[in-house]
Amino acid sequence: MNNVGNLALTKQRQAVLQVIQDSEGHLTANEVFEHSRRILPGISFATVYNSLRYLRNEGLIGEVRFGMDCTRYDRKLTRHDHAICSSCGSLVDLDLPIPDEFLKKGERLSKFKAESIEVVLRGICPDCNK
Amino acid sequence: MNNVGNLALTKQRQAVLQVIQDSEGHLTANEVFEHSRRILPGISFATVYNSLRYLRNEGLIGEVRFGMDCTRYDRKLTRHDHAICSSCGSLVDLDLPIPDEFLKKGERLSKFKAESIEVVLRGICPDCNK
DNA sequence: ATTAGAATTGGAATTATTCTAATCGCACTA
DNA sequence: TAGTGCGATTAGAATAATTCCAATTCTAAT
Repeated sequence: MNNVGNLALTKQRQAVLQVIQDSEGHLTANEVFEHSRRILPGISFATVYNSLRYLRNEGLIGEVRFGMDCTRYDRKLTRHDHAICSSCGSLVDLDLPIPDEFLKKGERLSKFKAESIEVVLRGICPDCNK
Repeated sequence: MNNVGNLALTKQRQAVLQVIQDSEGHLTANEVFEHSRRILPGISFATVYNSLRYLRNEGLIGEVRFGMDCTRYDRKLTRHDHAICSSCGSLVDLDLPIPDEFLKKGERLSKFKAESIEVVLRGICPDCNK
């Protein structure tokens, strides 16, 4: 094992970290697995997931996930935003008026033709906050 | 079958729609399945998924999903936003400066203690847009 | 060196979602 | 109105994404 600071960087975790740091863009867990195998052929999928969670918790890599583990369905049809509790996972609606220039700015910076824009606030819900 | 307008509302789809419309909040597919079974005991999980997709495409129900089918990992650690292409699913970074009052407003409306805030722009990416 | 306890690994299991062969039901014909 | 062709719909089976947990490995104290 290779301790840097107080970090437990096993060779599996080093391999996964190297894959992320050498990558451009946004790899899926599957892609990380495929690349990690080239560095460490025996590594398992589960270890890649364990390592990704560890590295994310240590703040060494970023994750795009929005805190949800599955799709949710809703009778509400109008555009609205959401707040997700990092502690209990609850998802609540939030109506933030989006200034039109905000959407315009997003279009300009991304070069996308925008269909919709949504804000996700992550934090601690009133229940979990005592 | 029961056609309303040009909608093919089979009894399965009617059951799923009724479940969503009678619900408060944000049901998972699994919860929709459990509730639908009370109305139509023989309905299968796959049919619930098919119906949810149909009803979403027809604009009869809302979906919270952010267009991603799995978690993605990233070397970038600083706060940033994302644009997701509705056509090809590509995910690109977007740096929108979030005014501090925007976060404050989110906190006030949701009653959450905010940890972070992220904007998701959904639209058509330059490649898919010819 | 030995061992107890903690941390890590990875095969197996679980959960979420999609695929597709079989079935259903409407429109048309005789 | 009975038969038939065909697109739409259903749902069992398969796949994909993620987590669980028993076995193993590592660390530190003796």
